[in-house]
Amino acid sequence: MELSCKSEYALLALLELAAQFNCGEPLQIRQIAKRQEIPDRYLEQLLATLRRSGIVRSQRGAKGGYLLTREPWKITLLEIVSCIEGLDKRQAEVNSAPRTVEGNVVLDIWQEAREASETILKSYTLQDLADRRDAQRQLDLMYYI
Amino acid sequence: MELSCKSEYALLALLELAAQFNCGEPLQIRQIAKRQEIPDRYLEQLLATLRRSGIVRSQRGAKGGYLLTREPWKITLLEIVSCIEGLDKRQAEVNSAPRTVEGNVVLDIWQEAREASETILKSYTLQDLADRRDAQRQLDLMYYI
DNA sequence: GTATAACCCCGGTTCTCCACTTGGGATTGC
DNA sequence: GCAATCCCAAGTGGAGAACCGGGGTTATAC
Repeated sequence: MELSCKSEYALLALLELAAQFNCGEPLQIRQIAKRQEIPDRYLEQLLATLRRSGIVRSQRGAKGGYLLTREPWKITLLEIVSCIEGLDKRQAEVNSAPRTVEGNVVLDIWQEAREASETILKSYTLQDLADRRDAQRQLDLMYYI
Repeated sequence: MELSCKSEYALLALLELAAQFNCGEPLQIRQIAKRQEIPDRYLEQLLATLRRSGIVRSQRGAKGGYLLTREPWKITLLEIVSCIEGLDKRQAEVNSAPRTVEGNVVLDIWQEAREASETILKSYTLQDLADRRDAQRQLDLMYYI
């Protein structure tokens, strides 16, 4: 479960949508891309993936854009990342290989390590992320003064 | 910290060396490769990496081969994997990027998740792996009867 | 001292994936 | 109708993984 550029883009984009959540108006790809400095056509693909797994929904046409389907505190980081990173890939890998005893033992331990990091990611929501960011901004401001 | 083919090969090879540890005789690349069905020329590269970071040492010449430098219970899986996977790569990545506040916050959480899985990997030694394999073999045998 | 069995170094190849681009088509608001 | 917006599909360039091969160098056995 590594932090790829892909996942980070997705998280940053969702942070923008979280900020917009209260007003209920959709936010356009262009806007998000500009604010977070993400290549817009690439972001488009990521948002499509997020849409397919029900984390965001889209509104087509003029004045359209993207919205979160749920409140920011009901979306865990694990959900976001496993959607983007595509966890079915590994699942297939695990099932496919006819393993030796050694291989299986190794695999079990890796599974355990993976679950440990997933537990962390599951414990944070999008809201937590936004809160952390705001707290950090406050700190930065204090040091500046 | 994903389980690549590379890391698995390394672990399997080290398991063979661990079995050999007591008798103190070196084990040849060819032998290891044959037993674990690893392409020998590839394994050669991996063992070279393990040697450079002091996990194994080599004995050249006829009747040469590889040996563990330490007892199997003094080698953690984390050590093996970060040697093979090269953890300096990420470290550089972290230091290089001039990050935004959002990026830093995300990075912090990822760090936390990473540390959780590293804690697991640090808690297992090569000896533990060998013990687990043996236990599993016993189980398999019982089911067979 | 010479053959041999091993390690050592370096470069190339094939394949897959990531990050990104390009070129269209479909839908909606005005 | 037309501009703004999302939707779909394919392609590109570079990096790394998993190998393969050639040509050394070193140490042991005899």
